[in-house]
Amino acid sequence: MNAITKQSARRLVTLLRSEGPMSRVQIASALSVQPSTVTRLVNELFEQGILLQEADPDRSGLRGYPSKLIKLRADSLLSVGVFVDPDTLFTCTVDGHGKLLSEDSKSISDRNFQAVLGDAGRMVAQQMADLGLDSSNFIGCGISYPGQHTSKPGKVLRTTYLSEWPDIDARTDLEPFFGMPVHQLNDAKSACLAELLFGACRPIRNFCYIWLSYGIGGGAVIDQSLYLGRDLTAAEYGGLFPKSQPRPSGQDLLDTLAKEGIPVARLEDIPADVLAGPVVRAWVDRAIQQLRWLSLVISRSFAPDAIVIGGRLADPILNRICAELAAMKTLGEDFAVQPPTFLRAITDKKPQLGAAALPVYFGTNSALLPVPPSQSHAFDRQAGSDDSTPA
Amino acid sequence: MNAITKQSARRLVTLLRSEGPMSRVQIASALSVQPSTVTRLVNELFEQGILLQEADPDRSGLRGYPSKLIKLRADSLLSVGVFVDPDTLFTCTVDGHGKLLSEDSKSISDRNFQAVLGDAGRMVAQQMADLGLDSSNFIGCGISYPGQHTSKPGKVLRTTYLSEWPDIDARTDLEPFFGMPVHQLNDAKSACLAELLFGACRPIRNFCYIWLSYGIGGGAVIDQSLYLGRDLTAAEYGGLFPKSQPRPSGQDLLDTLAKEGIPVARLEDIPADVLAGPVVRAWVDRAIQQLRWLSLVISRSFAPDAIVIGGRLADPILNRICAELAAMKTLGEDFAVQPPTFLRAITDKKPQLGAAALPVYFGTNSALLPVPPSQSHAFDRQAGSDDSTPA
DNA sequence: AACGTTTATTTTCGCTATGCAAAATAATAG
DNA sequence: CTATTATTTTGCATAGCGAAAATAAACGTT
Repeated sequence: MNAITKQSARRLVTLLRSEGPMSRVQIASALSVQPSTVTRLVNELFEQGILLQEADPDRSGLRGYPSKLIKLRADSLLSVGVFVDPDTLFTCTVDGHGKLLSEDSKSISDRNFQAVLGDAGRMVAQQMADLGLDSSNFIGCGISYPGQHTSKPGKVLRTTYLSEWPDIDARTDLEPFFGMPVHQLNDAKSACLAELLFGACRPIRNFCYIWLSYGIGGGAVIDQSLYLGRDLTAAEYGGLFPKSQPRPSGQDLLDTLAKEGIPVARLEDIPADVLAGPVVRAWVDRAIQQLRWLSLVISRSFAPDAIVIGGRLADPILNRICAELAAMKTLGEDFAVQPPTFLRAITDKKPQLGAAALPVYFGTNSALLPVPPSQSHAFDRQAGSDDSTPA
Repeated sequence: MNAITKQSARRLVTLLRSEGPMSRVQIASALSVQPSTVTRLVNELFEQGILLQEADPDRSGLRGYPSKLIKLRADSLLSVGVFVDPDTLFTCTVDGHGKLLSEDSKSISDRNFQAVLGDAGRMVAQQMADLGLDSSNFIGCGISYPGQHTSKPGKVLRTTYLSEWPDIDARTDLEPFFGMPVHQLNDAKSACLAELLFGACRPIRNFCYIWLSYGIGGGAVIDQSLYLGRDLTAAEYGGLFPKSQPRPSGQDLLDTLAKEGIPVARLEDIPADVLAGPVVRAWVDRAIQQLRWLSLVISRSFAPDAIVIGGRLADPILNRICAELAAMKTLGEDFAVQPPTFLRAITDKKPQLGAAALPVYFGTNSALLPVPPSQSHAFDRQAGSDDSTPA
C-alpha cells in the first residue's frame, strides 16, 4: 500500500527534498500541475505517513487563507545502509532526512561473500531490534563498495579487493540477508546520491560529483536524477587519470607518502602533522592542477550548475582542493559563460549514508522535469491533415 | 488541432523515428503501455495525418492475425530550415523523414539582421509557393548559425561574424518573418538533431556528436533527447581546445594551409589534390590524436553508446578521422568496458537540415524512458504507516 | 475445396487514476 | 463586515489499463 508509484507523487517528494517545505500552491507551480492535484497527492502521502504539514511561520500575520507548509516526515522512509570497505563493514539505519538512527562497524576477517553479507545481515537485524523496529519499517537496504561497474547489467562491481565475490544479483542474492529490497551502486555513485538526498546538493538540479577516495570515481546528476550512462559508467572520472601516472587518488597519496618514508596504511591514519607537512602539500598542489583540468572537462561536457568535491581523503585536503578550485577565475581559455560553482560534500565521511541513500533514491526520486512537453509553440498545424475540410 | 501534445504520443513518434516501422504490439511493449493504448494513440495520429500503416512483409506466411506496421508518414511534419552562414544564407523545406523538398541559397551582402531575415522569409515563401503549400502546412521553422550559446535564456548565440545582431527572442523577433513557430540552436546542436531525427543516429539512444566545422562544437543526446546543460553549453567541445593552440577546427586547418602557402578561403574550396596532400595529412594526423583524447573524455563523462563525427570539414578528412578512431583498440588505459562505437554523420553537408530538424524535434520528440518509474522493488512497506492496524 | 481449429494481433468496453477549471471555503486584514 | 488571499472541493474530461471479444490469416481434417 505504501510504495510511491505515482509519477507525480515521486516528483512531489523529489521537489520537497530539493527545495524544503513548501505550500501547496508553490508545489503546484513548481510541478506545473493544478493546486487541486497537489492537494490530492498530498492527502495520499499524509495517509502513507510520508508527509506532514505545519503552519507557515513566514505567512502568519498576512492576509488570506493561511498556507500550510508541506514537508517530508523525518521518521518516514527509513532505510538501511551497508558499506563494505575492503577491511571493515559499516552498517547504519537512517531516516528520510539522512539522520543516522544507528550505526555499527565490524572489521572483516573473512572476505567470503556469505560471511560478509551474513555479518551485515546480523548487524542490521540487531540495530533494527535496538530501535524497536523490524524490516517492515524500512523501505529498503542499500549496499555499496568501491569498484567499477561493468557491462553486466544488474550485476555487481569489479573491485580488486573483493574480486573473489561472485556475480551478484541484488534481488536474488542480497535480499535474503536483509529481508527487504536491496539496491547497490559503487561507492562514488552512492556518495553522490547521499549528497543529492541528504547533503549539500539538495537544491542543485544538475551537478557532477568528484569522489576522491583510494581511487577516483564520480557521479552526474541531471535534473535531480542520477545519470548512469552506458553500463553505469558515466562520470567514472578515474579513467581519465591513467594508473601508470601520478593521479589525484588516495592510493597515489599513500604511495607518495611511502616513497617519502612515511608509510601509512589507511587514509584515516595520516597524522595531522603529515597532513600539514610539505609532502602532502606538494601532492595536493599537483592534484589541484589535475582536478582543475577535470573540472574544465566536466564544464565543457556536462555543463553542470555545480561541481562537488568529496571522498575519503582527509578533510583538510578536500577542503583545500575545493577552496582553491572555487577561487580560480577561470578553468580555461575562452570561457563565455560562468564557470560552475564548487561545493564541498558534507556526507562523504560516512560512506554508509551513501548506501542508505539508495533505497530512498530508487523508491522516491523522479526527474523534476515538467511532465507535459513544453508547448511554447502550440500552433495547431500539420501537413496532411484534413481539418481544412469543413465537416 | 494537430500539435502532438500527449506525452505518450510523443514517445510513440520518437520511438518510430528511432526504431522504424513496428507493429502495435511491439510498440506497446517498447513503451510499457497496453496495446489498447497504442491502438488509440495510433488512430489519433492517423487522423492527424502523421502515421500510416502497411502490411508487415516479415509476417506473411505465418499463423495468426497479420500484424501491420505502423510508420511515420513521410509527407507529414513538414518543416523549414534556415542556416545562416556568415557569407551565405541557406533555406530549405523538408518532410518528416528529412528529405529535402526544396532548397535555395543566396549570398549575404548585407549582414544586417532585418536584411538577412527578410531575405530568408522571402526565400521560404517562394519555396512554399513553388510546392503549392503555405505556412499552415508546416510545423515550424528552424534557424541555426555558428556560434556559442550564452547565458541569456531564449536569446541568440554569440558569434563573431554576426556580432552586430541584436539579442533575439525566437518567438517575437523571428516568427514575423516566417509566419510559423520558430526555433533556434547553434549549428552544432542543430546538426546533432538532424543526425538524431534524419541521419545515422536514429537508432542510438545515447550519443555525443563532435561537430568539426570552422569551429568545434558538439551535442549530447540522452535517451533520444538533446541534453543542453546550463545555459545550453553542454557538449561545447570547442572549449576544450584553446584557440591559442593548434586545434582540430576548420579554421585551424585553413590557417595551417595558408601558412604553408596554400591560401584557401572556404572549407569547401580546398582542392582535391591538397586534401590528399601531405599538409592536410599531417594536420589530420594531429587532429586524430586530439580527437582520440576528446573521445576518451566523452567516454568517461557521458559514457554514450556512440560518438558521432560530422561537420563541414571535407568528407575525406572526416571519413578518415572517424575510421581511425573506430579502429583504435582502446582510447586509454584501464578500459574495463567497451569503447563506444564511432559513427560518421550523414546529414552534415546540408546544414539546413539541422535547422529544419528543430521544429520536428521540439514538436514531436520526447524522452523514450518508460513513464512509470521502474518498480523493480515494489514492496509495500513504509515506516510511519498505520496500515498495520486492522480496520 | 469447405470448414472448423489454432494462433497472433487488434479492438472494444468498462473502470480507475490523473488532471484541470471553476466554484466554494477558510482565515485574516482593514 | 467586506476584501483579500490561499486552499480545498466539485464536476468534468482525458489517459491508460485489464479482460474479453473480435479479427485475420494459416493449418488440419474431412
